[in-house]
Amino acid sequence: MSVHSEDNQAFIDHDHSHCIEDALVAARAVCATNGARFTRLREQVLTIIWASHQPIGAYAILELLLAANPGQRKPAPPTVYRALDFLLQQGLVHRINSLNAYIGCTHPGSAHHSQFLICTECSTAREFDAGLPAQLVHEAAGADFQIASVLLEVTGLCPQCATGRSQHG
Amino acid sequence: MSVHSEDNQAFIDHDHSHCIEDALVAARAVCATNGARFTRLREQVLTIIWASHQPIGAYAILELLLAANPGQRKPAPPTVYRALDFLLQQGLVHRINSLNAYIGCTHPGSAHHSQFLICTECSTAREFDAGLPAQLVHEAAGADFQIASVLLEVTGLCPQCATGRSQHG
DNA sequence: AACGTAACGTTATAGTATAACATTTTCACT
DNA sequence: AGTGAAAATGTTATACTATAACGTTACGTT
Repeated sequence: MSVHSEDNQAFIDHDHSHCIEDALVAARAVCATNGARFTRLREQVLTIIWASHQPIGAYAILELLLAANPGQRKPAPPTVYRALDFLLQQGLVHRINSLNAYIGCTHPGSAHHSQFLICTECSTAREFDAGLPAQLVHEAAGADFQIASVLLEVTGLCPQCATGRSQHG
Repeated sequence: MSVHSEDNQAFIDHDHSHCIEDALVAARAVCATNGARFTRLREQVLTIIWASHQPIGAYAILELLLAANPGQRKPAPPTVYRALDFLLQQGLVHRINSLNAYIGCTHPGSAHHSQFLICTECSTAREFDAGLPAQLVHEAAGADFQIASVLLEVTGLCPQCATGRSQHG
């Protein structure tokens, strides 16, 4: 498995190396603000996640981590999950529940909920921030429900895959 | 583990046996309409799900299924998952991704998306139907994204658990 | 009854996540 | 620099969730 899937549309329309760098800069800032330690391992995991630029599973992260650290320490699943827990807590990554996978947050630092458009064809996940649906707030209020977090996962076809599909018939 | 958790708030404010019966009646109607076979196994699984009246895991369903069929056939995980897949396809149950659990749909037959208020304290999941958030539709349209399904899982505190918590300090 | 298909049983295994404990690293304080 | 407490990571084992693959049974049609 490769970190880079150059056939993925996400890579076509931007300079991807910037994403990783920007994410690391933002992560250092967030952790500094929160008094949290952005260790080498956590940085490695976040880098792997951003390099993938797609939802990536914990075990895939583990493989890449092992490949990146030949001969040295041998991380096992708990190591990865602990790093992921940390990154989730700091708001640096999101978990895509529909895919059992993780993806870098596009605007860390600002409190927001997890909202994604997920392509069933190419598995690209595009984060968006639409605020809390008014109707949802209304429902919750009517039910006396205290909202702690919101997860909105929309699956369907991204423009590229929709186009490809209609071309092929 | 018991099918009935009488301490669960969901049981307090209604006659629960009606839920199961109503769900079975609705399920038969839906399957008849769709030309699908509502077999004994599928009925048993749906009954177990409704009897739980909470999100329930596949393996918990399996245990209850084994308990209900002493000595006869011995369902294994695939049997349960196949029944669940069927019920999901017919729109008779929903999967709560946040919990890896399944729950009966409160208004089967009418096309709708999966939207739940999930209590982190008592795991009760309350389905609601708020329609598609206008902002989401707008975002999807702007991104040329073709929506296939929407999953909205809101976690927080239900009224009962919020009350209990504030009473205890 | 014979056939084809759908449903279910059965065995094995893949994939995701965490418990529990040992070791190392880090940081504050001397 | 040395020390001790706490945090982070390493390590082993295992729990939990889900599916692949194949055999058998049940069902409806002819």
